[in-house]
Amino acid sequence: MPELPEVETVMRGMQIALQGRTIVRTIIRRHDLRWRIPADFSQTVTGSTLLNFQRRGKYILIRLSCGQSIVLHLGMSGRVLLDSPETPQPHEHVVFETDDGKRCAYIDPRRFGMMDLVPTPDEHSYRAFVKMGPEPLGNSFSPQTLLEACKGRRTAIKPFLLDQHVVAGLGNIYVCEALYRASIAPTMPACDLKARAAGTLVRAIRTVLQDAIAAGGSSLKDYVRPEGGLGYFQHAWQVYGKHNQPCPKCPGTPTCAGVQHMTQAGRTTFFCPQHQKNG
DNA sequence: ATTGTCCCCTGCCCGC
DNA sequence: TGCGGGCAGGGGACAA
Repeated sequence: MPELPEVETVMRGMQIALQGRTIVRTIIRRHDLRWRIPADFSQTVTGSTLLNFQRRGKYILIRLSCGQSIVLHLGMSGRVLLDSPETPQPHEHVVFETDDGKRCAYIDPRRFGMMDLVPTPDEHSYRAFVKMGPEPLGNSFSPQTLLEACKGRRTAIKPFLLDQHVVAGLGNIYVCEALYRASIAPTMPACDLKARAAGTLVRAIRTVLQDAIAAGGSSLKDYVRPEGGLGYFQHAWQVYGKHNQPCPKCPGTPTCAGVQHMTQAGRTTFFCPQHQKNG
């Protein structure tokens, strides 16, 4: 579920419902997520007020009045459910009960997600953030910085963009969509990116992410937004999951065989070979 | 240093 | 209808 737009949607939902609230009780049903939740997690956060929320890449940071920040990553299947019912949901590993009598649940069938603590002043030195690339919607991500990152990198541009050290928050869906929109072949070596194409690519990444955020993210399978509604950006996908369907940019082009797929670095890439070219 | 492979875990969908 | 295989939004640990 969670690439940047989904994480942003989850963060905003939590912010609206939880900012200023105090945690009165914390239930941890399983500590063994991607990494173990710290043993003192419950004791540390209970009694704290949730001061503010921020997203960094695919992580959510929750600043607490006790001086610690919760670091939350949704992995592949993590969900946050606000107004969670009394009856435990399947795979509901953590529940925060707040002073307004509501319950906020973390649900994660595959347990690839994580929940950790870091002292708020030390957030910037948290392992995951130290070498993380720029925010794609921020000023520090530009054609120039992207070209700089591409220098000497022979790996294909698609797996390259999945590397969180290059740019933060992109995942398999939005990389496929951005490369398609920019008409760049996923197999093109990163170091072959030209200035003009870098500009197009940066614009494509920004617009696809912004459009997805505006749509509340993409809903796959049982993913719902924290407040229970569905994101609907999956209806705007042009290539992801569209194997053998017509390429929207090549209507009636006889040479266009439609959307193809292949595997790169163990992940499926969807693309239109007719439309997406090197350089 | 860069790059590719494997693995963590559960659920779902497909083909037989 | 039932079962096994493959695949899924991520990313870290290794090996080459």
